[in-house]
Amino acid sequence: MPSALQLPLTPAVFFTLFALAGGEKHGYAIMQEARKLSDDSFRMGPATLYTTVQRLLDLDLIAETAGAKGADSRRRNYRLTRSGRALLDAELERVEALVRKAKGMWRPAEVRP
Amino acid sequence: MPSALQLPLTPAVFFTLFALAGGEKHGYAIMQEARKLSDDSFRMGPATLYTTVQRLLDLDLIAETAGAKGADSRRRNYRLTRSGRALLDAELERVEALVRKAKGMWRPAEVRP
DNA sequence: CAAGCATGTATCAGTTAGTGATATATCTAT
DNA sequence: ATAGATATATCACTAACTGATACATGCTTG
Repeated sequence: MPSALQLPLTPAVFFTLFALAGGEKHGYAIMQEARKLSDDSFRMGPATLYTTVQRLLDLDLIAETAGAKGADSRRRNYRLTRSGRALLDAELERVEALVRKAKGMWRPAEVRP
Repeated sequence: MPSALQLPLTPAVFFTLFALAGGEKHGYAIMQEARKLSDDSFRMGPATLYTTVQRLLDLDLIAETAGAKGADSRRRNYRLTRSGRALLDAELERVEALVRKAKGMWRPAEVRP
């Protein structure tokens, strides 16, 4: 298996994992969900999406599933693996800590004379 | 002036701005502060730092200052500009919103049966 | 003061990840 | 059956980061 990803995650990786945190999805749905989760500010094209998905599969951060019955036969469905979820959680904690640090740094300073 | 940066910021840009939010600094000090702010997880080498600084200068997100008296004459000091500060704030708000969204998504689900 | 190490800026060649464009297949609705 | 949306795939290109290295200046100490 290729070497593990390190934090911070790239936007494409982050939003792919984040999109799948809401439940298993196929590629095209990941694109749409990523866009929605970012309030329409991050748009992933097919090239970025599919190369990212391939990389995450290789790293065992996501896995392909059987897919829902009756679904579009073209679809390939993906879900987060345990380590994919752990990586996403770690990234969220990382940015949360940064936000906290930032607030501690200059909110008080703004109030002071 | 070159076209503006868009969110999300790259780690190098983010930590450079973040480091300068704590007060004006010279290049080498930005490297050290970035490392410290990231709890030693993000390390910026000279190549990344100086190309990033140059880019941010071109974009008017940081500016060179006179520098403190008596300081090492090699040093070139930088500070955040108003728009640099605004960009950093925007990025912090963006990630804060994502963290909030993530918590709303699956903290409740984990509690439920 | 001179030797040696730390500080500080600079640049190069190489890699990685992301991008816009395009191709192609399949589905849905009429 | 045709049209348009859905869905996956791949190409050539670019932007940004990286490791390595170079080199000048400053600081300390014998």
